[in-house]
Amino acid sequence: MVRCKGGKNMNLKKLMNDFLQDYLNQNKIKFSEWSININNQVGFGDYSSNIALKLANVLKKTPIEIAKNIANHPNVSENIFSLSASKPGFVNFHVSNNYYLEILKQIISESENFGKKIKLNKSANVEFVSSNPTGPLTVGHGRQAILGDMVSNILTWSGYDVTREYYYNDAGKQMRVLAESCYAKYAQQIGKDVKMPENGYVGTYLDEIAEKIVYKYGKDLESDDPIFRDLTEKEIFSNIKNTLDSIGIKFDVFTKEGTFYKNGAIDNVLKTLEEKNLSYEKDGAVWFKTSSLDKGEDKVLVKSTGEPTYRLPDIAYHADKIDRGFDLIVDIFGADHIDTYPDVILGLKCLDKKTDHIKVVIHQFVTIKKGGEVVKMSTRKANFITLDELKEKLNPDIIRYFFIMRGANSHLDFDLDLAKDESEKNPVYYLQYANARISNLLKRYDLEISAKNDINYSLLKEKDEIALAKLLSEFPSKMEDVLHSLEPRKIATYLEEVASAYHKFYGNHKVINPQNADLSLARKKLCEATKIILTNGLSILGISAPERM
RNA sequence: GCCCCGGUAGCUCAGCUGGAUAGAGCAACGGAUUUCUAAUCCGUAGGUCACAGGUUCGAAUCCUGUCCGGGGUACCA
Repeated sequence: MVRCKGGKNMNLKKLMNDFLQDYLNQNKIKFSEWSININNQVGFGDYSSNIALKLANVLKKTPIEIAKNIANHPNVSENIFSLSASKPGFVNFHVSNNYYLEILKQIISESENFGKKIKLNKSANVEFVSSNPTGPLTVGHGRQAILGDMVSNILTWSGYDVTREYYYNDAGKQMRVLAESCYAKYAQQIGKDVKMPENGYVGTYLDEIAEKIVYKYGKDLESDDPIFRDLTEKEIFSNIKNTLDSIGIKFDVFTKEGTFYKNGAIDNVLKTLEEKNLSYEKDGAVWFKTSSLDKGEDKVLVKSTGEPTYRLPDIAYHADKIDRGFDLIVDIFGADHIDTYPDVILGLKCLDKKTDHIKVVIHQFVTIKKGGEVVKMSTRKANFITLDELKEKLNPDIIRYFFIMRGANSHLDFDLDLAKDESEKNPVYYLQYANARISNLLKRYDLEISAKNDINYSLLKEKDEIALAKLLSEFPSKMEDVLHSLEPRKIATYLEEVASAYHKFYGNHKVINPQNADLSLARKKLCEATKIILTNGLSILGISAPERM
């Protein structure tokens, strides 16, 4: 069982469930098909359950009749919530203000640990970006990088020991073409007429590398000199690392595809599949008998050229990750993997590997608009907008927020021309502003109020105050949801609600009032708790929480 | 061909493990500033939740079909 700091809020739901269960027990009813939902609209209590609506069929009574019965059932938690029934048959829970104010104390005492799970002794591996070093990172990779980083943060927050992993192909055809392209650029620079290879890389970043090679190694290199491959990979990879570093993303492990050729893992996969009669040769290629496993058409594992397709090394790589013993394996993939990752999972199953603990997060692509036109991005054709270019225009907080403003499953339209304009309307400022306001207020408070009283939380009874406290109390259960969905956007949405509730409270009520030091203190504590939640949430998103703006 | 995603206010999108009156930002209009930071707040206006069936006490949410838009994919990864 997971122990959770800030768990009182989860106890709230448990108490409500216990109450309903007690009603069922007392009336000797066996039933478990109910839910308890939070109410955002006012008028029907803080939470409500559909239990009476669901029971109507079973008990052959009207829902409202059952709901009224339940609401009149003896309530051992009456100091925490009271009950009512409403049409057509909801059971409503009205939580006492006191409960929320208790949570405020807890937030303040636990501070940066509020809502955080203590160490679980569980490990997770998050693989993301995994872009081959054939060119600079584009805004498309940016989405994946930010998403993966935030997912990692969410897991860390939830008690996992997280390994961030970058996997790349240093051995395949693309790298060979890249080296040939680099040689062609090199040759052109020293006046030789060498054609670009078919489907070669034409980006200007290669010109710079070729130039460097001329400068460092002279003009006499042959086309097959390993320097073209090695230096290109090294240069581009170091560029990639710098870019990631500049938006605050670091990896723990870099794994090269070549490893699995060298250590025989790929041969072993092929051997095992062959032994199990799950592969065969046709037209000079090796095929994976996916059709016999009821998964569509057979897929190629090794091309007739002798080179494996993406699937084969990826199966070997995932088998390796599984063997490393992680409790959770997360793959962040772009939409281009939608078709292929099921083959990889299937391959792993064929190797008798456990796969239940693999979670795949697929995100849709970023489409770029340049001069009003949608641009199809291709690294090879040098038709892209780099993450570095983006960074020149926008600060990292904005970039991070921009990429998670849409759910992973939605396409993200990116209009570079408008990026800066839009950034000024970016909600991230709204959150940061709330935090800066609080910071300033806390400073002022110490200057203007010197009285040292005991804190009397029960002075907080205004609607805006309770609404804010209630929202703050929901943070731990919100993080539970997020752990399940691995969708950072939900944190952002929650924080926007918190900021909004705070701005509203701030606008309607004066915190610092020397004439009423007791109330001032209670309100100050509410501000402190809000700041803690905002700071904690923003830290999971990797976004700064400036003290002043 | 096969697969994935989307269609909700003028625009950009939340809400989708079914719940009560569908929300927010931007844009528009009106108001609040000798301010604890106006990067804010309050108010007005704005809707056939693409369409049609189905499931049920109840559907934006689930199922089926259709239409429209975006994307992926075939021995590139």
